[in-house]
Amino acid sequence: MLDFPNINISITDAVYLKNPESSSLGKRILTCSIEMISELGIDSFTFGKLSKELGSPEASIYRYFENKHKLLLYLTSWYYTWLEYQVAFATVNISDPELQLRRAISTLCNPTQGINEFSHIDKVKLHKIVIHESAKAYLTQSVDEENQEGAFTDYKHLVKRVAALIKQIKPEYKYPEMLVSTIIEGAHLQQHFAKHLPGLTNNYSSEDSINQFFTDLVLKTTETS
Amino acid sequence: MLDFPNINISITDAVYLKNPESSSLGKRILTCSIEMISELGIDSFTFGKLSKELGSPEASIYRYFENKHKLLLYLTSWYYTWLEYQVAFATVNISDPELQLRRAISTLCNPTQGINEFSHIDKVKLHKIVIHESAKAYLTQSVDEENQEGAFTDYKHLVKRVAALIKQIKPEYKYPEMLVSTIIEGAHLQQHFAKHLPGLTNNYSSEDSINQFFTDLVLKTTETS
DNA sequence: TGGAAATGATAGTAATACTATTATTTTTGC
DNA sequence: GCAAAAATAATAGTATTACTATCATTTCCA
Repeated sequence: MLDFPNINISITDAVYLKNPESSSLGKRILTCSIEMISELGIDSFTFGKLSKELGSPEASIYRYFENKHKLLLYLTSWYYTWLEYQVAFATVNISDPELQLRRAISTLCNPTQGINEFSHIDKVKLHKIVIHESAKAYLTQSVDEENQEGAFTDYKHLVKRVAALIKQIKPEYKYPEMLVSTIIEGAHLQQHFAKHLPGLTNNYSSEDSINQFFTDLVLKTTETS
Repeated sequence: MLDFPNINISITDAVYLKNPESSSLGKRILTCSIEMISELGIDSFTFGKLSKELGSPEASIYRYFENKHKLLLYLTSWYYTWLEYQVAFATVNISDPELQLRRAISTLCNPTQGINEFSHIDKVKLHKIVIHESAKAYLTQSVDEENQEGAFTDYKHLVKRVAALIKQIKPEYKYPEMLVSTIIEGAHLQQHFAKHLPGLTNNYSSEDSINQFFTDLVLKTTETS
């Protein structure tokens, strides 16, 4: 899968005060917070610790992000925008709708496969953050307000794109978006369970179990007999 | 669906310092925290606020639970134990394996249907807490430690019970536990999305969409052609 | 080279998540 | 009915967090 280091992803301004991509401190905040959150988890991560690591005062970070929750929203939005590109590249120029869908699911389950491009955003670490923390982006009291401001637009785009592939195969299917959000969140969940709560899943080592599971699930559900 | 007010649910001692069911303050802590967390969400809920509501000092609460995360683990464990009973009652004395599975899925999707029994644990409010907060019970840095202490045993039991119903129908299926945890978490997720992020799901009013979606998904996946 | 934008330096506040200690009340076994 | 034990209350204190405010300095670029 290809990366384009020169194409930069821009995120809805609903989640930041000042665009972190617009300055050098902003970019360092992104790089460093991805590093730290992937290590510490979002709960132990604080702007105080980040400021120490950056050697910049805490107040400077607050000029970019209202709080650490908004930073998490930024990072997950960035991830979903990037993931939509990955899905787009994986499915373009393929004529068989079922193969398109297979490739889309495979991308959702293993998004960082073959990624070795360097930029200030480390995709592998960001993926780790998304697995462990992204549910906390929408499981809050402020979800309605933030949704109204557009904080989840990028996630919705991704869901719509994959749902369109399902509708192509089975136009009468009633739950395409529900199925797609189940796959995306389910893939994160099962990766977490495989590592930490194996009793809740079925992990057959070295195989790509999660991809197989969801591919089977979706193809049987969308089968037109 | 029946309730047995006299049968009380006991939870692994991994999640509490002192059993809250063993004293009157303990029970009031449960009742009151369920009320407050379902209103405020776990993030805004604090032991300080709870202590004010109870009219008891904060230090007294700490004698029962190490911190609010352990209280959340207690509540989710309680819920999953209770839910396993609901599944057991819904499937007992039914000979058709497919109907057993249908009933189990229906229970997972609509667990509080027909519940109107009163006790110090409000199941409807607890269910609301589980939808919004249960993912935070295992999405932490401490998950391995807590798992080793037994904090997720009750959840695993529930998953194993429903997985057994799937194995009954399709013994060669490779992912029964994965499928069950996908349903349980997916049902919570879709209820949250239906209410707050409808663009990520398909909500057809008044119908039991989520139950239909998962029933269809599971039956097609476990179909033996 | 002057003015705007970005960053730094410093300080301060309210709330949170605890811990510790000692006093009082309630329960329970005998 | 009483003594010991268990439960609860009262009070106090600390480190950390999540901010906000203000003013000084540096960097950039037109």
